[in-house]
Amino acid sequence: MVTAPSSIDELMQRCYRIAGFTAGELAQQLGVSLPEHLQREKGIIGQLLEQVLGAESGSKAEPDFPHLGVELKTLPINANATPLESTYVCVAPLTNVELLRFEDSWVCRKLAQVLWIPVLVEPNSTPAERVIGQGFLWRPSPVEFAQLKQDWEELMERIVLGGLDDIRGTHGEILQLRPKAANSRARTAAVGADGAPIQHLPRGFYLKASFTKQLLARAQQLA
DNA sequence: ATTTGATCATGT
DNA sequence: ACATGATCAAAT
Repeated sequence: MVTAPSSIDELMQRCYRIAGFTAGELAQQLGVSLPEHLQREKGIIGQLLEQVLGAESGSKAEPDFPHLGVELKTLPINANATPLESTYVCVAPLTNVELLRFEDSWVCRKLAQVLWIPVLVEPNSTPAERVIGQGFLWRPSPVEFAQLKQDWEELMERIVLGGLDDIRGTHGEILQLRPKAANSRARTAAVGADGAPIQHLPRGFYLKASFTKQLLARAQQLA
């Protein structure tokens, strides 16, 4: 059990100390084991880093470090520093959505300050062999904020107008809306085009990998 | 049921 | 080859 960091400085110091270790080494220090593959426990690396760094919000709809206002995200990358996956941000509200402003949205709150931890994934390697990279703190620049806001507003407008069936991952420059559910038969409350309540496949906001690649490249330039 | 942590695996 | 759509487990 690692205590919560009392400051962002302390959090970053912990990041510097774990950079270069493998996930297997960190797991061993905590006395936990990692699976041979991630087909089932897909989020285990992220949860390992939460433990190592002292995050405590668990599955609650809060930033990982509530008192610091910092969200923790692992970023799986290849040897060329290219992200292997998009990054999940949060679920998309499908009801009571008309008056929501971007500044009050979960997307805006979660992405206000993100601690990115790149994790090197070699082809055909096991989870334990993944190498923890140098974490970096990100706050959206004015341009990035405007991009996020524009994408969010476009996607939310589609939700409000009831075009849920027509929303696909291709919409949005850096932020996209994709299914986020146990399976394609899952249903949650939503609002139809005529304003009537309907049931619909839950969706989540994701950052496209092309965007997180830019974040990483910029951080490595500064380093 | 929902949100967290994400990656899997199919379609294009 | 790549992104989109689909899926898995734990916590609450």
